[in-house]
Amino acid sequence: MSLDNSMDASAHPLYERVKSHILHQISSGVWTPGEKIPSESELITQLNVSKMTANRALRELAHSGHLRRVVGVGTFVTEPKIESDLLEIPNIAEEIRARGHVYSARVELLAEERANSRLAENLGLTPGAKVFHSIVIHADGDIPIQLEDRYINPALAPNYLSADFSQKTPGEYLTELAPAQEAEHIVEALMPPKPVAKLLAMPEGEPCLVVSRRTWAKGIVASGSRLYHPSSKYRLGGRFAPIAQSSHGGIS
Amino acid sequence: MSLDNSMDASAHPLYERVKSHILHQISSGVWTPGEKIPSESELITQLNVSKMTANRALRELAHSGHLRRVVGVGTFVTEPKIESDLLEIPNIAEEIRARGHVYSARVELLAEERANSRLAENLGLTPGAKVFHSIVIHADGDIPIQLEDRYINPALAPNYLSADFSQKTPGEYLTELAPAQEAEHIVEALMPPKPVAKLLAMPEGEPCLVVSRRTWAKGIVASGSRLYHPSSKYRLGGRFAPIAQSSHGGIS
DNA sequence: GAGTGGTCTAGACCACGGA
DNA sequence: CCGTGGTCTAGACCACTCC
Repeated sequence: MSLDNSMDASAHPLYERVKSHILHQISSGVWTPGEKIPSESELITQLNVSKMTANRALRELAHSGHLRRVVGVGTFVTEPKIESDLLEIPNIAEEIRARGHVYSARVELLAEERANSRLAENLGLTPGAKVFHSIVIHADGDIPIQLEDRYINPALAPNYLSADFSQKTPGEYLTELAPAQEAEHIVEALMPPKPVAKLLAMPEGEPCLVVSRRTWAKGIVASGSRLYHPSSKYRLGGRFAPIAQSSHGGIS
Repeated sequence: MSLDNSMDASAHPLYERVKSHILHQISSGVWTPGEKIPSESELITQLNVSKMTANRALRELAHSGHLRRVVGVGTFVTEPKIESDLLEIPNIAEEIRARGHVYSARVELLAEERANSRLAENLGLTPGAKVFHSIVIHADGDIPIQLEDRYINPALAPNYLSADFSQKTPGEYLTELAPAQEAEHIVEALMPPKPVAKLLAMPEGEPCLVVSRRTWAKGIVASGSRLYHPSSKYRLGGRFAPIAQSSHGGIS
């Protein structure tokens, strides 16, 4: 066997092609979660690479959470977990597709409204000002993962109401219009309001992980949204290095 | 020059000792942010290691954000970032005191235990290995804000059991022992187990915001902890600039 | 003991950037 | 041109697990 060089040939480093090969075997279902994959020495002969190259590919995939390695035993495909990176602004559609699952969206609401005083304050508008309001259910196959309740500043997305959110998420739509300069996140655990629980098909008594977010573009508030996730189906995660000399950033 | 083997000698891999050496040069101010550090070849002769070993140490420090490498130019110490606000889970004691309230702690448990298989996997130990276990309730006055359920790798904090956690938190204690190189956070919403709810004086049916954290020092897992917060009394928040070069990171 | 991952070396070639 | 980082190899030794 040899690695797919396609046409671009060795544009990518060899260890990256090894990683791609392994990820492809996983996403195409050849190697399933929990299963033991070929050992280093097997990959070395199968792919005709050196031990250091194979090892680097496997090590990096283990670090990124795709594989799990156990000395003296073998290398295994990790059980998939829906988990996003706290460092990045999460894109729920990408996350689901990255798991090799089918992303689907259902638009529950897409309308123009008038801002009440509380909303106006959040978005930096005056009470009674025109705002766009969307509610979209993001699902992994048939399983709802996120209810996105979003208000938009019309100044930054005048044609928002005529967008098609069945394939492109509101976040992706806005990303193309204006890159965000800044974002604010608040994360909390809440019992969902009844209508939210119903739309997310949640059993009685299950809490939600709620991310409230505001983004700024061109110096003004572009969008304020509230993302409800069933606690059993979603969690936030991040891995990062502490700041070097900071008074924080110890083991803590 | 040679690397600090201290007493534990080559218990740690060589590339980890190279990393520690570099981090120490930075934290002690020998190499300052923005400054160019010795090149690979210089480090190779100075520390008497092979190119691959030096390269791995430098590559991993670049990946973790401590260094920045530019081909044909050199390797530089990174300027401290501001964007990690959300990512530093705040020190609960500092946070309470910053509000002008009275911080208090109650140690519920401080003991040596044997790791079961799940815990051993999380900490990178073998099942049955010795671990330290602490449970501390952090309170704002009389109001419990956080239950900290923490397991420690004894290799990195041999005297953990004789520490006094009534004034100094376990996190602060560990921070002084060994600087963490990396941390992982997972945030989720959970209904608290009965004993946790009781210790936090939570009413029936209130969810918890749960932060699970692992930290790495010297290349091994230093500590794994689970922080339970009553949803009505705590939430995570932060404001930051999206990551520049990421393919993600828009308004979203 | 055989197989596994984990590390390490000595040397090699390459693409790039600056003088 | 030379120094930089980036990759790659062939082979080596080790600690570990499972039989």
